[in-house]
Amino acid sequence: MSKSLPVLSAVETVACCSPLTHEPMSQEQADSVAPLLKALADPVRLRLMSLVASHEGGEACVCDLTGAFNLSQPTISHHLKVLHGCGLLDRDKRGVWVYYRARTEALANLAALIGTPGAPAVPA
Amino acid sequence: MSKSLPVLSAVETVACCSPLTHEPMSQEQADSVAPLLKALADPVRLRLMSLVASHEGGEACVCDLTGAFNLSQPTISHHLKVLHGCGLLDRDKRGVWVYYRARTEALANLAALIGTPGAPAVPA
DNA sequence: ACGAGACATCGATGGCTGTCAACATAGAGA
DNA sequence: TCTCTATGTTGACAGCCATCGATGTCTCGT
Repeated sequence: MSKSLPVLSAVETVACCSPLTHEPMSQEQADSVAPLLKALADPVRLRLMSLVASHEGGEACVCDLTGAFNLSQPTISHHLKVLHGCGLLDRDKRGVWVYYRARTEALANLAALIGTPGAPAVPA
Repeated sequence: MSKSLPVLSAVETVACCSPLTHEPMSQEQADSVAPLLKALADPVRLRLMSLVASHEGGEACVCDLTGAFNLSQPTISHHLKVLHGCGLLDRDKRGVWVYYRARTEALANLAALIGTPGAPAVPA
């Protein structure tokens, strides 16, 4: 019922952007990128992304994740929903369990936008 | 007053981290990275970073920045303070004007941690 | 059909944060 | 010195958000 999911999630809008050090970012661009960064700008969600991405098979079910935090299950569920909502995590329900998978290309796009790709941290 | 200078800003702590897709992030790691992302997770600050980084000479004074937003000067000053506070912007006062410069190596480190664009995920 | 387990949703709450107006500070010039 | 301009600081307020307990939904065994 009225589950109007956005055809273009925040993740896709980032893919076409040039790095922020290259040219001034438009307001619309910033408005679409900021939610992605905001989703990652939380220690719990950062660790969740890392746990899922580095988990065996590239995916992890909620029961694998809740144990790593001193947080209630609803809280973990909330954070996963945020990450899934902005396109950083894929969701797959299999039986009783729900498996989450990191969208590494989304992370790569975001990284490319933040840091100029190919530019080393230490200049010669 | 009581301007306790941070010996190690949030930026430096990121430089040594392996990408989040490679291995599970520790809580301390996440706690040190999250503030950096949080600083960038605002449309205004994103555009500020982009404006400064892409500005002629790699630096921009506040008067160059305030015009780009429909925000009061104290608000811009506040955002610049946030970006400077976490080590993403360098500050240089010359006469009446204050020039900000983007720390591109900090951005590169952050990008490498998020997505390692074009970098092999498996070390030797 | 019934109970148990896995996960999501809801409503409430305390803390954080983006914004502004007002004021403070500091340098340049008259 | 006095004034103007550029920038930072303060205090206040409204909106957002991370977290929890309680509850709902779905699926699998028995």
